[in-house]
Amino acid sequence: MTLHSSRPDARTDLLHGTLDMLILRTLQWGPQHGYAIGQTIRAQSSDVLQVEAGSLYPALQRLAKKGWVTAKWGQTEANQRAKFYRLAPEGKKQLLREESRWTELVNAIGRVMKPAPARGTEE
Amino acid sequence: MTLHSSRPDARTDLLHGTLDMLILRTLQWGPQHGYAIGQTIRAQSSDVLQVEAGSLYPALQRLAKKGWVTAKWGQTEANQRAKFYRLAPEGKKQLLREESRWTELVNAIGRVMKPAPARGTEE
DNA sequence: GGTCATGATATAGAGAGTCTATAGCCATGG
DNA sequence: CCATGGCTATAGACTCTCTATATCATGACC
Repeated sequence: MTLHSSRPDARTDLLHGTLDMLILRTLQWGPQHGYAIGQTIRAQSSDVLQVEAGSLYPALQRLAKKGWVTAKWGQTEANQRAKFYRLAPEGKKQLLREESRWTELVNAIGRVMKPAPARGTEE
Repeated sequence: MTLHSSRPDARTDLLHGTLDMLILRTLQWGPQHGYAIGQTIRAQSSDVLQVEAGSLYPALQRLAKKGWVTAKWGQTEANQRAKFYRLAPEGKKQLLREESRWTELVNAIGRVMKPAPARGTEE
């Protein structure tokens, strides 16, 4: 997914695996079709996180294959066919796992990044 | 790198690119050889982050190739030869970029993960 | 009525970064 | 002298994302 930061040098392919967590979390709000999931993630992140279609759909199939979400064809409000995904019980558990893993990771990285250099601020 | 959490289901390959930032940050404390960098990251993260040798050395070569670190053979305290890495000026800039990118990312993900579900806490 | 933007899904192929596994060298201690 | 641990290195597999491309439907516009 793309990081749309202030500067345009934002490298792609930032996460690896975190997309799953984001999708699962988004589905916690209720069933949604793929395209809408991408929009939701983008909106919730204030346009910072933009999931490409080529990442999104494979990810959804991955999640379905693992039994974390279930899929069903339906109609959108605009009367177009779309595949609706629903968070499965197994997916709920997975989400909890990924959330704690993410927190743990952020904390660990924070510990490495944070400590003030011992010999002054420079170098 | 491996996340050594409480539970052992910790998936590998968690970051992708974040290792560079960690290495660069570690070198801010002063020049170190590869093996020691891995030890430092592990120690600073309270044993949570464990960088595998097969990730560490290719990463160091990558960073050297990009001019973010410079390498020089030397002797360890235990009198063994080792390659010492030093943070280059370009690497310092890169570190700043990666730090702000990381913060931005963590914040964006936080926004997606955080909001309380609108219709009750469940489902 | 045709065309175009947009919504919506999908796949192939490339690329990047990490992992596992393996290999080697050197130093020190038993 | 052999084992252990410090130290570096690479090949190959794997996973996830990306770019590019394709398809089909709907509604708007001319």
